[in-house]
Amino acid sequence: MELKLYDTLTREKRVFKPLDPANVRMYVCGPTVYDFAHIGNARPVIVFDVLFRLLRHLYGVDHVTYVRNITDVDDKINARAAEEYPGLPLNAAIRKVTEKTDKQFHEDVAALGCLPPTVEPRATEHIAEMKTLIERLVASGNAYVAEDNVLFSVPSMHDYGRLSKKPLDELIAGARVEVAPYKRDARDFVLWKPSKPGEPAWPSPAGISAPGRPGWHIECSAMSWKYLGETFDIHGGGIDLVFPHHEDEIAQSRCAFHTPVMANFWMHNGFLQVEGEKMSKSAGNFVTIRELLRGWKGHAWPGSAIRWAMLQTHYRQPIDWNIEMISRSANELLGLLNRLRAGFRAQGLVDFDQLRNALRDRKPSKEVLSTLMDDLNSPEATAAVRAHKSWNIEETIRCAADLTFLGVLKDSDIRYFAAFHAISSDVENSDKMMGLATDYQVARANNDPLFAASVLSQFDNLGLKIVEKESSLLVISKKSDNSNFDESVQRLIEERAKARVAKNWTESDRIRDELAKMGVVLKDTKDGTTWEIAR
RNA sequence: GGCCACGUGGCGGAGUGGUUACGCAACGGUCUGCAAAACCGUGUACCCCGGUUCAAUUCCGGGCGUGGCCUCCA
Repeated sequence: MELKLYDTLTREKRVFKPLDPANVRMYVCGPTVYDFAHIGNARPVIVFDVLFRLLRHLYGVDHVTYVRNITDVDDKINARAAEEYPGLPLNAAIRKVTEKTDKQFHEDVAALGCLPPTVEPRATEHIAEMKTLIERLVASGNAYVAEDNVLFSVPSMHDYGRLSKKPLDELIAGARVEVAPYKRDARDFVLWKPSKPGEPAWPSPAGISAPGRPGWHIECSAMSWKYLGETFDIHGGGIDLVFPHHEDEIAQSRCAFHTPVMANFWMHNGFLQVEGEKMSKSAGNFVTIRELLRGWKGHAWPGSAIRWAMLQTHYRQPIDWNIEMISRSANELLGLLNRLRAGFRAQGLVDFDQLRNALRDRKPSKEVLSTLMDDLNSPEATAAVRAHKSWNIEETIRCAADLTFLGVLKDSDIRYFAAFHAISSDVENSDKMMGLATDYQVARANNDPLFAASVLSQFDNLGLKIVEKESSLLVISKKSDNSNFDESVQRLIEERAKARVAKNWTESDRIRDELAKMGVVLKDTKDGTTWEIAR
């Protein structure tokens, strides 16, 4: 079975052969850190995390290098820094903004089940490499200095435009860019530009005396070079980066190194819209990962459900993100997890650690693998996860192992996502309490201690507490209440059983309703009544 | 205007030149005092018009529609 990947450059699916199987190398354009990452940013992170996991499986964990950069020099960062920390010198303010945003980003994508890349280089720490590239390009005649800028000369590269399939001469026709007068050609792009007073600045290359800062595209050429070499295996990113960003990266790297290709495979994920429109703050449909994790449209959503939802669509297809998509996925995943738990329970495995041990070191099924080998066909992979003849223990473990391989199930999800929550009968306003309990459950599933703490303090203000019991049960009760929840549920069930024997249906239904208010759902089976917590 | 995607059942969404995707929802059945849960089952989908073919949702051409890029953008 061979891995096939679609290459944007050649517009075909090809068999993937790494340059060096002992070190498979992938570069993905990461975020610009000035604000919370949005759900569109999450897509490439998830898509290439799936690929990263697949490559690690195929070539070995220690034989894959995944580089995802962090852009920390940018006009938007500068603007945000000045706005948020007006009292600080700009550079200090910028550091505050980038550090904070960087941390948020890592928390968010961890909740989405993404592994950390091998290297996460920051642009500002690779200025030297950028300057080296710029010097080379100037020396080779592919770049020139004009009014303290260094510009890449697009006409100096005869096959510029191949990735985006843009004929060179048509590039100008549609251009709406205001052309700087010092450009030799309207298509030339900036490698280095002078810094304005107060902006981050470094000594300039190419004999320019004024301090300056790098253009956007040169970062990725420099950092991929440093960590992956002049030519590497896979370069990924969102489809909107094809032009001009990736086109310009190719131009820079190939001309600097005189290589025929920069990366052997160019992979691009499709665009994500929200409720049928391009996401933008002005359209009012802007949704951040953080919002989803802490409360979007009235619910906090588990990161695993967000990931599961994304995997339903092939990475090259567009996604229209909306409430149905996420709620449907959360619902299905909850069902799957409940079945997993039931499957384990049927084997007498009720404890979380037992469950985790059963999953440890399990390989993904070959059905799931083979779907992913076909250009990451994750929708087929999700179908393979669901395929089972029965929920026997073997199928159950396979399903859980596949979900784990896909990055959907984390330890915290297994422990909390399908956690049941229930409330003592003397707690009022049970609907609101159930909502809060769900928030707490999601906070724990997402490994979000801050959010969990904020929910706890809300309970505290209401004179309530939440008790985590074994077998994934969260019980809300009054702080003063020391009674045993399980016992009181059991007592009510027994009372109901008596009423049923007496065919007193009114009384038995009343008790059932009372339990329902507590979040307890009864299941009458041949072997007697069991109970579960309502979803 | 140029370049590029996409258009599948109620919804989401794979795939295929002739055979069940899958999930959610819905409906029917088994079970049940009634439910719930569980299990079993049901739906005769492929934008329009031509062409190629024994056969097209699947290939080709045209049309219509939606979206992306051409400007910072995942």
